[in-house]
Amino acid sequence: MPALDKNYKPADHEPRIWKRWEDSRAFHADPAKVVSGKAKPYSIIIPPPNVTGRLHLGHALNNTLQDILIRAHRMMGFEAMWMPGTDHAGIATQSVVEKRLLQEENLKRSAMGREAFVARVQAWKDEYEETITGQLKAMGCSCDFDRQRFTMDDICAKAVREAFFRLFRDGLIYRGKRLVNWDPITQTALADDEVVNEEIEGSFYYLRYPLVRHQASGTGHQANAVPITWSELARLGYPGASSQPADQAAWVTVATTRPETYLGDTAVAINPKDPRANALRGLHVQLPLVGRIIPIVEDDYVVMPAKDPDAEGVDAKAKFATGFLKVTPAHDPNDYDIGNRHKLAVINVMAPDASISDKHGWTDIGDAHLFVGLSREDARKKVVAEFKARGLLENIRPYTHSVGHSDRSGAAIEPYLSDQWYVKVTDDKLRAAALRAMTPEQRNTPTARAARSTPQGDGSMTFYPERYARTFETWHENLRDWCISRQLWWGHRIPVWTYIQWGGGHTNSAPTELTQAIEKYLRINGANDPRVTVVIKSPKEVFICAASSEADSLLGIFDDYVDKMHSQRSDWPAGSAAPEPTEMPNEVSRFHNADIASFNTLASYRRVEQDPDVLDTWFSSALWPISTMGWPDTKGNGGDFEALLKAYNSSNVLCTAREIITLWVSRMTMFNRYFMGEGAGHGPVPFHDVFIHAMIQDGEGQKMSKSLGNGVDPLDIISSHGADAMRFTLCDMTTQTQDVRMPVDIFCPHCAKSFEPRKITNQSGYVVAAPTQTCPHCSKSSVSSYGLASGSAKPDAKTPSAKNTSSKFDKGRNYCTKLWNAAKFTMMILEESGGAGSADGPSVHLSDLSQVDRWMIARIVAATQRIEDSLKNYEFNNYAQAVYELLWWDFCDWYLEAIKPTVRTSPAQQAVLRAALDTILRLLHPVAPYVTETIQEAFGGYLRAPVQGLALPPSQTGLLCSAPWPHLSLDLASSPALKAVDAEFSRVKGLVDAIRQARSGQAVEPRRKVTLHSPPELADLIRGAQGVVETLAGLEKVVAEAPAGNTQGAVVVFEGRELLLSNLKDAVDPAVERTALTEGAAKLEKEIAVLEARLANPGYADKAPAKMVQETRDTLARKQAEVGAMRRRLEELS
RNA sequence: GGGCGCGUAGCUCAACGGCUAGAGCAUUCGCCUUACACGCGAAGGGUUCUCGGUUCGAAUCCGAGCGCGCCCACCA
Repeated sequence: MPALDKNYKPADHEPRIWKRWEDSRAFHADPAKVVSGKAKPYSIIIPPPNVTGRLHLGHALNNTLQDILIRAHRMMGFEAMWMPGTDHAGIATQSVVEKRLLQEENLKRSAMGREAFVARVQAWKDEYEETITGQLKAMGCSCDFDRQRFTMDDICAKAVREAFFRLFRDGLIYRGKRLVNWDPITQTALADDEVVNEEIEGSFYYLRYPLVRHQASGTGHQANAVPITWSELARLGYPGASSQPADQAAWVTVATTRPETYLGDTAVAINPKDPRANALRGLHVQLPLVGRIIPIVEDDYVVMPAKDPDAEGVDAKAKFATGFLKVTPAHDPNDYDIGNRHKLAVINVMAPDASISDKHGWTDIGDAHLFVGLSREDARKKVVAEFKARGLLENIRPYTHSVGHSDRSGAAIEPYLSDQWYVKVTDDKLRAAALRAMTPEQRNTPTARAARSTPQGDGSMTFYPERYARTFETWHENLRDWCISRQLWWGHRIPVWTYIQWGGGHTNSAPTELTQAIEKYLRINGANDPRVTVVIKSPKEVFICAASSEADSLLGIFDDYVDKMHSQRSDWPAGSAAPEPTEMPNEVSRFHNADIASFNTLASYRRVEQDPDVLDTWFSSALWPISTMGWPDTKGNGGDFEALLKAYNSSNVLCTAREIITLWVSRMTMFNRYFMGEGAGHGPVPFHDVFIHAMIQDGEGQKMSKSLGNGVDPLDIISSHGADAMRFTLCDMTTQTQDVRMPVDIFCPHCAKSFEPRKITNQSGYVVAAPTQTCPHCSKSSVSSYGLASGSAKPDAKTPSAKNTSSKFDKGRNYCTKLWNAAKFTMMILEESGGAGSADGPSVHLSDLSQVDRWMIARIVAATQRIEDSLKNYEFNNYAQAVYELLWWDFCDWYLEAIKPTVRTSPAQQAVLRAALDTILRLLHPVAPYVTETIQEAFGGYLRAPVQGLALPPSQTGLLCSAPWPHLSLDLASSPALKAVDAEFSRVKGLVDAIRQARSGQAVEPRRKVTLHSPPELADLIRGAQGVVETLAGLEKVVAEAPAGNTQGAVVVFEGRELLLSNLKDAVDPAVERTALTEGAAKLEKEIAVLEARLANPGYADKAPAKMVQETRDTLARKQAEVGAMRRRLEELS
């Protein structure tokens, strides 16, 4: 039998144990067992970590919690499946790689070309996918690694393709306009996280727009504009108009930081509450030079000017506002929204390089030709000058505001109108389906509350903690359609092709005819999936989306042929003369021979390039619960895919952080219900429970982030403390709160001790560790990566790098060591008293056992129940607390100490000892899998008779990871005898504590055996403990009768009785006892006063529960008795 | 701007209307008691952020304020 080493060194065991788990295939789930009804399912789909970099402690927390749930349920007999994988994280990964290439190889994406660049990102992904998988394994995560997926692998790509096709076919994907963050230098669109805000010293320009009356229909004709004079405005009741020159043209003044965009203005907006709004209703303004006549619209988005701009607390905007807002829908996101609300024209006045242009949507140039071709900066100066020249520039005031800049080129971002793809998530089949998925108890809006009595929801999705249900709910109620196209190269390319009609055709009848033609072509050529959808884009253009990439290639063959024919014969296909059959590829000629009409229809279109954009990362993430299981391919993997979906969709729980409730949880819910419900939105929920855990912050309360460099690699913790210590501490930290702090220490590379880092404040004002650290233990220096932004170079390459750690993990490490020692000791005892032994003997019954044995079993029962409750409610800290107390406080501090004198001669006690450790190992295994499995290797060979009612069946594989969870019989779990022994033993512990305090107070040598003089009333208690009091309190003997007036002893007051300790030492100092008694009595008397006051309160006796009142009376009586005893002893001593 | 959370011992956190407000670490004292010094035994340490209210009873519920943090939106 292998003996345990003196100390537990995680690194000596973790790799070997992982290998044993892997070889046993214990983590591989068989969905067939579930489908056939042989086992109940339990599954978790991992939130796929981004392949942007290594995992940090936030991931460690997330995955530890999932592993605890999976391991516990696996032991409980569920067919447990944890689906692992990673996310391609479009924008984040692309920008990390792009930056790296630029820095290290001076390579630009645009110069490399799409294919070469994507290949480099792919290589990065391969590297980090491997790193991440390695980290998960080192943490002990029992994922089903055979099934590991990646959001861009073939299986997931197929799901993305199918999902896109179905939504497109069902009319839920449409083309819309959107303002993107445009970088005019690199001429690319940027994601929000690539935009950095910079404060710039700009100006507010106050421009006057002449008011006009617009006489005829149609816009933009100067002839239709009649100027309005101030006197006319005064007649309309415009405040202040009468103080202006009566016969001169009136104006309104807009305030703007971007005068050059006035060229694209299509309205002026005023707040409907503004006192001037009434008089202006129905009037227009005319843009100087351009001559465009635009309406004045009322919108409460407009900030009204402050009455007293210098007063404190006035909104910055109100200080500068005039109450008139120029509306430029094509060049400002808010204006775009206002434009939508008032159905305004959208006029883009810029080219992609941000110069003023009349080639991109602006046609009514009027007299504004002088601006065309200017850069936006020059245009601004010119506009201001022209307004000034016409007396229309009212003022310029300096204004500091933040403007988005490209973090690559540094150029100011230009909001740029572009065509994008949207998913119509506001459709009832999506949004409403997600809301219905919620368990009715957690719905909180008024309508939902009213519906609670007659629940209309058909789902059971439950959030833990409950408050996050509201986040989910309100997000959906304010939902807008989801823009899914991204101007990137790394991602799922949008499977839509534009087809242009040759010659003078018109696409009126295109959708049906063209759809049929393509489907025929595909069918004739044996495509597995000939489904295709055509949507009209413009009079001569259509979009087509085919359901498979196979279809794309087949269509490519046809298009190449058509293209070639067209270049040879310019009259074709318009003239519809027969093409040359000899040059036709097989695919084309088959089609030609079978259906010439359809052939001609398809040949009258020319395919242009595939949409260059890729899908938003969250599109593939939203499919993760089904794409990982092979959807839509139910036949694949030998039918395994079908079984997987059947067995594990819905999964049991999603564990994640709250920041992605909206981005991810919502979309998974919508998609799962849509695609698994045949497009009606009635499919199953993706998961039954959603558990939202805390975010880990550093010691300063800052979120751990890559850019701040304060993320901690779990492998660092594993090397300083071990995987189990990390897991235990993370589990112990997981309360229902939303943030937890993790003060970071430096782990010295020289002496392997840790210390608090010296900290500095960096340029951004964050408190981070200083780059160079000196170890207080060995005085050597090291370089800390903590606080170093990702990608930054080490300040000093020669000095060794320190790892990061945290003293918080000491608790977990100490706990694992404690378990190790307790196991070592248990095995030593078993070895010395019968060795391996056998489990065949008759069961040990409660009635066969001593008090402390029965008490140990009572603790096991209580802990098991507490742990099971904690798991059900995702209260991980309670789980950790329960195993901590069971092992340390109950098993080690009391039980092991108590049985030392008797266990070697009592087979019944050995049986309890063995069962207790076995139970602890099983209960703890999900939290600390490595150390428990390591102990099991040695401990598994020791057997003793079973304990009646506590079932601990052996593991089929011999591995603890597949051992059954401890099972308590009903008799044992609700045994009155166990409940009683818990109370009895509490009294024993109380007595031992009291004696220990007295000993410590008198500074009695720890090893000295003393004599206890006990009054007859306590004889039963001491006898009932069967020697445990003597063992634990260090007593030589217990004698009846307390000799009165013995000043060479010390009195112990317990339950209102006086006990005396004698034979303490040679000379006892009565003053010590006197002080202790005096202080103790004073404290008790204070407590007595509180209790008496409570009882004296007439409301208390009347309204509080009778049981509680009685308890108060009992406590009071006991305390009074104790004080009495103390006073009597004090008198003896004086 | 919207939403959410937090403020309890020196530090990190429990306690979710009712025992003397607890634990781990840190501190002090005594012990290398043959499982464990990553340990054992004992001790000190709290105006539960402030003010008001509800209640027989408030760290806990309600209101107001102060401070801190997170998420989302936005910044003419």
